[in-house]
Amino acid sequence: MGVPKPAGDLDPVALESTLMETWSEEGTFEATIEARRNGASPFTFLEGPPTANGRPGIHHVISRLFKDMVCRWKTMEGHVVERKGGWDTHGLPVEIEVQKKLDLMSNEAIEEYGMEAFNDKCKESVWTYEEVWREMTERMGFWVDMDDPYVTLHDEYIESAWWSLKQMFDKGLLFRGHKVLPYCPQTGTSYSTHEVSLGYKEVSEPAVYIKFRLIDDDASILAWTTTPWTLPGNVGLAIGPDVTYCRVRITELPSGSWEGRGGAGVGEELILAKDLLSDVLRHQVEVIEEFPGSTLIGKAYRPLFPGAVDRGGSENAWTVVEADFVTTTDGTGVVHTAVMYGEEDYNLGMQVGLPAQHTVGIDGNFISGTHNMLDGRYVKDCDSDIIDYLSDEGMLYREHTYTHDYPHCWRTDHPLLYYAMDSWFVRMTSVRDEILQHNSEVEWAPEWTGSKRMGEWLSNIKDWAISRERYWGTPIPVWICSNCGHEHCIGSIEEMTSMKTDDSPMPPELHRPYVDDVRLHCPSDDCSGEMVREPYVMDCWFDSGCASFAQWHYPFENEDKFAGSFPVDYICEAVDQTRGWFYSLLAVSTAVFGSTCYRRCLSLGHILDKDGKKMSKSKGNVVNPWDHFNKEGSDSIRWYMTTQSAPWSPTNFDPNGVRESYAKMFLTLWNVYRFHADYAAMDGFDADDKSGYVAVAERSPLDRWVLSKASTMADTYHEHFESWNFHKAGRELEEFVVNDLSNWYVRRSRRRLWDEADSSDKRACQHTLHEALLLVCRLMAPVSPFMPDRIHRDLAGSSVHLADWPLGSALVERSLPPRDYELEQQMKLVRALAETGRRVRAEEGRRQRLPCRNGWIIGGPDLTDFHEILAEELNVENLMTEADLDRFQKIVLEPNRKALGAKCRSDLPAVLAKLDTADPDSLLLEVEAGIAALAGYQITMNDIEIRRTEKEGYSAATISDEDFGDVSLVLDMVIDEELMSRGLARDVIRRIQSKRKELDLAVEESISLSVWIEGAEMADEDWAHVQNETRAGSATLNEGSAPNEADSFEVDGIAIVFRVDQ
RNA sequence: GGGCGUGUAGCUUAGUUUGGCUGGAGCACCCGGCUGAUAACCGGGAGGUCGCAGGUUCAAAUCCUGUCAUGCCCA
Repeated sequence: MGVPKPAGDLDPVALESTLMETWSEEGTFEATIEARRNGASPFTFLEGPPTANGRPGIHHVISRLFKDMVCRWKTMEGHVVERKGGWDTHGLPVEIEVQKKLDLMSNEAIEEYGMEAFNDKCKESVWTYEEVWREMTERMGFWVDMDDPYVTLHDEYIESAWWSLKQMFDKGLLFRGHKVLPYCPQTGTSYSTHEVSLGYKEVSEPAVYIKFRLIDDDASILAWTTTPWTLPGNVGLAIGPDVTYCRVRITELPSGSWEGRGGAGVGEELILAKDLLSDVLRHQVEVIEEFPGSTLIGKAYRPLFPGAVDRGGSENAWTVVEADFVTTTDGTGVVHTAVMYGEEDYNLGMQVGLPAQHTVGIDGNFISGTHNMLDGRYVKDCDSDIIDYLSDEGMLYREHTYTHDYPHCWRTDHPLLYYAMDSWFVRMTSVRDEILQHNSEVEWAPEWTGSKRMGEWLSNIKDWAISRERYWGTPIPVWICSNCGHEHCIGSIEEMTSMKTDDSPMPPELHRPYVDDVRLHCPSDDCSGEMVREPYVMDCWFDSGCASFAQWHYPFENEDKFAGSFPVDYICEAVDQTRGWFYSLLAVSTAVFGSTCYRRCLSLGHILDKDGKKMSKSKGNVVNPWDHFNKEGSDSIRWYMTTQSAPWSPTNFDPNGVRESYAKMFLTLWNVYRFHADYAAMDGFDADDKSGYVAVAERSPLDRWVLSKASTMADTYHEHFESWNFHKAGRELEEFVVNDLSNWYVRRSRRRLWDEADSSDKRACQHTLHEALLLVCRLMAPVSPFMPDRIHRDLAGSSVHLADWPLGSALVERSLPPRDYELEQQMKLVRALAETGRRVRAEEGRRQRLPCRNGWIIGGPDLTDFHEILAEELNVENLMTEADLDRFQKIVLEPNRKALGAKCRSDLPAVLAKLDTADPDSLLLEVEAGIAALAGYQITMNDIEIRRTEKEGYSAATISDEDFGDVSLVLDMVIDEELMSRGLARDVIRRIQSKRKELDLAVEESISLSVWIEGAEMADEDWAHVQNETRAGSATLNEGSAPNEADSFEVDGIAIVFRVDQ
């Protein structure tokens, strides 16, 4: 590489856009992959596919950042890291968007519009923001192959998904059942929890206490419900086996007025939970009996609506059964159970064998045969009639109005019905132990996401309902024979084609409605029936759960690619994916391959807004990443996100934080680079020029220090990367760049480069800067890929992303400068002393520019190497080491007023006066000898306090450090004319330099200077120094009278006037 | 309602695993210094109910219990 070019001002946006062009022109991303081919050690990554039907916000940047960071890092470690992009394109959210746009508010409306046209719109909608996503991805510097992504709507992807479902089918893991879902009969749609949460409303509805009459017993069991329309479907009563129940007898009618319908007569017996007696009953009663719920189990009662549900083979229908979910927080402690209209009801029904029959049709109306008063009517219209009926039949105890939040359809505003829908399930419960085992083998970051969040979920795993009664999605490849009921699962396009009936059309793509038209020949022996596809699509989580193999269209092609990347080494998404993609991947691969499909998983915290609220379109608090791309740039955003908090902690996004990252980290780094590049350009410095090389051992202690420090930092940085603590790594590096490299090394080295003549010291400094900058760039590159690349290219002639990780790996060499612990310790002390000096001066009111004649360091390690630096930092003319602190200190004896006051009473002032004038040293000797007396009073150690203080003319401070103990710095505070003159010269220089800068003069340009000083003399050599430092070609001092239009200032009562002319 | 996180100065946060110095930084603010050094740098200052309430302990930001707020997931 040749001589660097001058760096110029930093324009982060221009820097990054130019570099993006370079990357695209030279194919840097591909080159970083190809360059590692011969290492033959892949590190595999799987992209969690985003949905491109929404605009990306700043909160989408973070997961793409951590994906990119790890991939770039592993590339630098020598691995081949291919990154295939992906798009998630199916699912309800897509349909909802389209439905909104086309105003299709029900399934009926969609079918009227035409399923084919509707799905075309969905397919189109999926790509609405693809361009924006691609631009964001590219702009933020996420290297991923988006030209050849996997797409869940492609036939190849669907075919792989079909294949995997068939594996499950063949293993007997697929079965048909019911799932209770919030359902809107008006739109014919069941809702996800997400949609349900859109429509909660507070409503007041009738709630009823029902008397269930026991058979073989005169008593009735009381149960409570807020949904009278479910009562015809009642087939059981659930009680808590450990709850205490009472049998009560009504002794008196209620004294007050009775609200609403229902009632009970004197002598009637009721059973309900003891805790709820007073809440429920309005009559005077006597408690006849108390017993645990377990004694009720198995008792039979009379159905409320005889004939509404057919008993079938159920033995437990219309009996009391036990359930663990029964509480006594509300109701009667007895839960009315209608199997098809509540999830708990359904699960209980399946468990104890209650008949699973609908009394309500898919249209929301009662099924014919339920009751002649109800048949064919919309259930919510029947509440009052049902209550009337129960009241007339004497089965209603009482009714009341109940106010609660109930989910409503966000489109039609109708109340949703919890309704058991036909559904296909994957029997995850049967692979529970296996999936738990696979989960425990994954390296989770943070650990608790795997062990707790995911582990907890998996140990309560439920069967996975994978079918949806929707239109836009991967069609379920299950066909059922309309003749014999045989079920067949199709695992490939070829299989479908071979079984297809001749008159079914070949579907142009694997979507509805085309595949719905495909009929298959029934493969059962002796059956010539036609098979019809189950009209469902798959849960889109199943789609993305197939990504590990479906991205390669495995097993139909790319067997090698699949084999080389299964399980993948790394995935990364936000924490909400725990039960989403993290689970679906694990579920599918466990069921299909009996294996996990990822080895490491980084689960990220969310980006919230400034106030810790989540970002959402409706709140209007979504931050547009371009606001910052176009201002501070991607590097700053990425650095901010990385260093702000642990990857898994939620982060409140603070735009000011991005600015801070820019101002601190990137501006500082740029200026260090600029300082180096500008001088290197001026001097024609070429790092590769062997003749000018200075070995590290030959360089100054300052050089060796900064390199050692860089090395130490790099090791820590890497350790933090390894343990996923990227935030700690970044902070460590930032501390080095800002504090060590810029604020100390560069500041202390500035003068070394000012000298125009070539010298080995100057070259040593330039090599040191060159090496330190390259190291910093290589470490930073995975986090913020732009500026480090720009600097690396300028200094080394190649992209930083092709460079090796400086820490080395199994594949690349370690290349760090030598470490010198002792040197680091010494410099730590030097810097502490420099700071101490400034503090001492501040306390004494002695300005920094006024030099001190002498300074002494007492204690600590030998700092001879750094005396020059320290003398300059402290502005001390002679810096010496001294063994004896006593030389600068004296003792002062302070009175203990409490003790002396008690002893001397009214003579105290006299004693104090004597103490004040006494010589402390001799008095102390007398006190120690027990012979001290002042004004006639004996003085003991108890009467005085010994304090040490600096002698006249000295100021000092002591610093303590566990590495080098106590070290003191003493400054000579004497002022004389010579020092005044030097200090004055410095003040004058400073003002003139500032003026030069103000006039925008080039550094090497000379000036003509006139200075007038009143109230002090400036020594000739100091005046010469002023002229030299300010590059004054011609200069006058105190010649003539000062002009009015000149600059002036005052210091220590001395008035100075000066003129600078070009 | 349940599970898992988070809560420390006006803002962003370290420290919590394993209890122990006066709870440490950065931004912003105030005072001073320094600068051919940048949106900088250095010294000092002000700013803290460590969400709240109990408990354990010689000692609690840290451990335990409860509670509030907030986020994710489930119901």
